[in-house]
Amino acid sequence: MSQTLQFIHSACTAQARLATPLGAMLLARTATGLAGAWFDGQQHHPGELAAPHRVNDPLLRDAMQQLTRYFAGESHTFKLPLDLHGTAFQCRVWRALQEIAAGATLRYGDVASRIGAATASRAVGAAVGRNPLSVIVPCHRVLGAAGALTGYAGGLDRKVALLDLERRKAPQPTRTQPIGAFA
Amino acid sequence: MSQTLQFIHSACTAQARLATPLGAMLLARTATGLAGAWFDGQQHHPGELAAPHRVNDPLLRDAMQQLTRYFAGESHTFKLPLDLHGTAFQCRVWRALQEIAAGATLRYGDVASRIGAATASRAVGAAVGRNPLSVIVPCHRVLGAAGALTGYAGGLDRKVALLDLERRKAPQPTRTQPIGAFA
DNA sequence: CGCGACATGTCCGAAAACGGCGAGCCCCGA
DNA sequence: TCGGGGCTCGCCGTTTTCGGACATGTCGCG
Repeated sequence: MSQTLQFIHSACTAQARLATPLGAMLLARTATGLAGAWFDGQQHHPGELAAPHRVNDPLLRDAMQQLTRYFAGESHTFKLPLDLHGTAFQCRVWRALQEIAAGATLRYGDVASRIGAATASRAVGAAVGRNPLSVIVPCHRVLGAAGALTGYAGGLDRKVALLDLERRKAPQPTRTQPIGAFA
Repeated sequence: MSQTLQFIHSACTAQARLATPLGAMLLARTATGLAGAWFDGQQHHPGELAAPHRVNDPLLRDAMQQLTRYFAGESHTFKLPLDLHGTAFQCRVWRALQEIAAGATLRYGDVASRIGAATASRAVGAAVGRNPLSVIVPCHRVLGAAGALTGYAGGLDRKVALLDLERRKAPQPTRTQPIGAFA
C-alpha cells in the first residue's frame, strides 16, 4: 500500500460524502486537517474507511460548503487546513500545484522546474496522479507539453469539466507564463 | 519500516523513560494502552519518538511502578492495558508468550504448537524477537530446544538476568510441561 | 552422533518495472 | 516549406518483486 493511503487509513478521524455535478465524493479528515477528497471509483481511492461518518464535523462541513460553491461557479479558491502526507517529493509537487491559479494551467515540465527538478517531469506526472485531494489541490490544472490532457485519476471527462468550469469564470490567459511569473 | 514500528511512530500519544538495573528503558503509550517498552540500544528500538514526554501520565506511571516492583523482585506479574500491533501471526505469538508463568520457560517449538502452527517454530523465533514490550510480554522465557538461550533483542546478558530474577523468586520447575498443561 | 534438507512468517536490500513526460527525428500531406 | 502525428529514447521517483536471512526443530542418512 502506498505511503499516503497507509496514512489515510490509520489517521483519519471522520469522513463524509458529498454529491457533486461530477459524481459523489468522499471526504476524510484527520485531527490536523482535511486529508482526502476522492470521486467515487477514481484511481487511488482509499476504499472503505474505518473512521465514522460525521456530517456535522466543522471542518468537513466547511469543505462541503466550499466545494458546493466551487461547483456552482461561485468561488474558485479553498480556505481549509490541509493534512497532506506523502513522500518529500510528492509534497513538493502538491505544494506547487496549489500555486496554480484557477483558470490557468501549467505543463508537467513547468512544475518540475518550479520544484527544482527540471528533468523529473515524468516523476512529477506520477506524483500529480497520487494527489489525495481532488479538486482542492488542483492537479487537473496540469497538461502535457503539447496541451494534451494526458490523464486524470478521476477520468479525463472530469478533468475537462473542471477546466471548463474554471475557464468560464476566470477569463485569463489559458496558460500561465512560467518565465514571466518567475523572472 | 516494520509494521509495528510504523504504528508506534504514528499512534503514540506519550512516552517516558525509566531507569532499571539492566539499563534505561523507553516506554510508549497510545490512546488505548501501553504499546512499547524497549531497553536503550536494543534491536528494533523505534528511535526518537515524536510523542511528548509525560511522566505524569496515569498509564505510564502505572507501568513504571510495576516495572520497578518487578526489578526489585516484589512482583512478577503486570496488570496494564496493552496495545499490541503486528501481523496476525505475531499477535498470536505474543498472546502465547503472556501465558508463560514467571519462573517457567518454553521452547520455540512449544510456542509454535500452542498457536496451532507446529512447523513454524522458526517463524515463531522471528516474531518473538520483534516483541515491542520487553519484560512485560515475557519474550525472554523462550529457549532453544536444547535449553540454549539462542538470542534476545536486548542482549543475552539481560535475558540471563531476567530469568535469574524470576527463578530466584519462584522456585518452580525450570520448564513448564507443555503436554501436561494442554492435555 | 553429525550433517544436510526442509518447513515457515516477516523484514530488508537490491534490482527491475512502471508511469498523467518531453525532446528529437522521420515521414507524410498540404 | 512547414506543420502535425507517430515513433524512439532518456529521464526519475515510486512500487513491486525477488532472494536471502533470521532468536528453530524435525527427519533421514551415513
